[in-house]
Parts: sequence; structure tokens; C-alpha cells
Amino acid sequence: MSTKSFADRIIAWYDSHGRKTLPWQQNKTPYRVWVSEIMLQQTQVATVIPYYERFMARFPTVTDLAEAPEDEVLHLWTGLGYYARARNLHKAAKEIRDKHQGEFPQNFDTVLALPGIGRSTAGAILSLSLGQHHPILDGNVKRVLARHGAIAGWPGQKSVEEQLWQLTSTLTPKQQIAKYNQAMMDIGAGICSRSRPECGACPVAVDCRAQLSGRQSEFPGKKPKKTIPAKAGWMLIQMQGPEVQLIKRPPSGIWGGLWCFPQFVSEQELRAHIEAEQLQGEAELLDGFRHTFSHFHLDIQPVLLSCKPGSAHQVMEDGGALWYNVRQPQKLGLAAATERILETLAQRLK
DNA sequence: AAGGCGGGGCA
DNA sequence: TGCCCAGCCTT
Repeated sequence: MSTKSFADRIIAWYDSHGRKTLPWQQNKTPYRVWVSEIMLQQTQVATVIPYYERFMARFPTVTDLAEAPEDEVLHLWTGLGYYARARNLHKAAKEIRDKHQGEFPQNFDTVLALPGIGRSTAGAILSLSLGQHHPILDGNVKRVLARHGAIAGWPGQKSVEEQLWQLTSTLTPKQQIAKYNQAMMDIGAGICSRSRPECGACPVAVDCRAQLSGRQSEFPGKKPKKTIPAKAGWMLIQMQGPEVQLIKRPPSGIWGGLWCFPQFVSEQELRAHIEAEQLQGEAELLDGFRHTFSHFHLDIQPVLLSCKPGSAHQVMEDGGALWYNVRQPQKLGLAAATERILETLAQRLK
């Protein structure tokens, strides 16, 4: 048995192996750590880095973010997914500007009350940037603790999650909280990975109950699987020269606030729309593809309606629709599926 | 093709 | 309070 406590081993590991040069680990402020934590919520470090650099270059302070148009915030989020994160980030920035004099709050419950910030993220922001003593429990920490303690069951289950919160609260040290929390996330991401944990390099392997019994793959318990349905999405690409028509989606729901092609559930509905709007032009089926969400597949069938210059249906610039130049892209939020189609169109223009 | 991920919103 | 929702990347 090791003489060092669990936390001491984690901290010692951090000193020799932890990551210290990530962009959000420089000049640590609550604002900078907040943005990184939101980006990292559903996305891995390597993917986040370029997004984070662009975002911070454009919005160096919380006030810069609060003052920005939502389209530009979503533009910088294009491709990251879970766009509610960006909308909440923007909304919270405005709250901080209006209610907290532009200063990121330092009180746990005040931080927790901001949109997009839950218990774990609030703890991460305040511990990593200010050294406040709060436990965290993100997916990485859940995996490390579930294996170390051989905690049975799926963490999405309330009782299992409660046990894990109990564990993280108990194990989190009073001292060196920032190092400890950062190390736990690093270990979960890099060593205690889902499929091939490197137990030989792990500072807690010596008393890890999963490792000692060779049952690493059994923890954490698996989410009960469900087969997800497939839906059809017929997308109308009204194109005139290098421009296509895009419409803004409603503020909530799938691709909320992003600019997309008008979408229909069937070819009949799409044709009825062309008829009703008296759109002129030649229709052509482009290559279809499947886009998968967490709860369903969307089988996308793009339909290109090429209009002669000057003949296309004009749209009012009332904020709900616009013409988007494929060659000179504007700063708008676009879903990955929309970008994929725009790419195809740009290729065809070459 | 399947699995994973932190928090919001609504019954 | 318990379920449903969301979008991309990795395996």
C-alpha cells in the first residue's frame, strides 16, 4: 500500500506529467477558464484549441463578448456543435455585463446561476482560476473514480451520480485544488481512457479496484442503449450565381439560431413550397448524406434549384432570410451539415 | 456504426 | 424530480 494519499499521488503526477501549456492555462482568469470549460464540455482538447484561440482573440473580455452580435458568436462556434452552449455563453456574458458590472462573479451560487453553468463547471471555473475549494465531476473524473472505487452502474443514474459526487467531495484536497482538479481531468482524458487505459502510467493504479481485478472495461457502467430513429430532411438550395438563400432557425431546438437551408420532411413538401412561392429554375438532386444527432439520424437530401441571374425570388432582409455568397462567406453560425453542402457548391463553382 | 459528453427545460 | 434533448469526434 502506498504511503501517499490519493490526492498527494494525483498532485505529484501533475507536477511531473500534467499539461501546463494549454492556451487557457496561461493568464488564468475566470473569464478565460469559463470559455474553455464550456468549449470542453462536449469536445476534446485538440479540437477546442483553434476554436478557443479564435474566440479569445475576438472577445478578449466578457464585455467584448456581451457586446457582440449573436451571429458572430455562433460563427465562431460553427462546427463545435451543441450550439446552446454558445447561446448560453453569450446570454451569460450579457448578464455579467448588466448585473455584475462586467466582472465575472466569484461566488459559487452566483456562478451556478448563470446559464450554461452547472455544478461541475462552476466548481472547475472557480477552482482552476481562483483556487477556491470545490469538487468537480466531469466525464473524465467520473471514469477515474468509478474505476478506482469499482462503482457499479451507469453514472447517468441518479444514485450512481450521487455516489460519485460523494467520492469526489471526499477525495478533493484542501490544498493545491487547482492542480488536483486539473490533474484529475488530465488523467481521465489521457490515461484512464474509455477503451485502452494505460494503468501502468496511472498514479492511482496501486489501489484502483477495477485495475486490481482486471475489470477496467466494466466501469463506469454503460448507458442503456436505444436504437434511434431516422428522419428525412429535404433541403432546398435556391442558388443564383454564387449566392444561395439561407434562413435563420428558431432560437431554440436543433441548430437553434443557426443559418440553414429551408428544410422539408418530404419531396412533396419541398415541391409544394416551390410551387407556392413560384420559384423558377431547374431542380437537381445533389448527393444525399446522413447526419446523426444524439436522438435521431437525419437523412439529408439536398435539392439544388438553379435560378437564372435576376430571376430568383427576392427575400426581404428582415433578419429571417438572406443571400449568402459561397465565395465570400459572411460571419454567421452554420451547422456542420450546412457547411458541408456549401463546400460542395463552392467546388462546383470552380 | 456505436459510444461519450454537461447542462437546460419541461412534464 | 426524472426524463428528454442536443452535434460533433473518437473508436
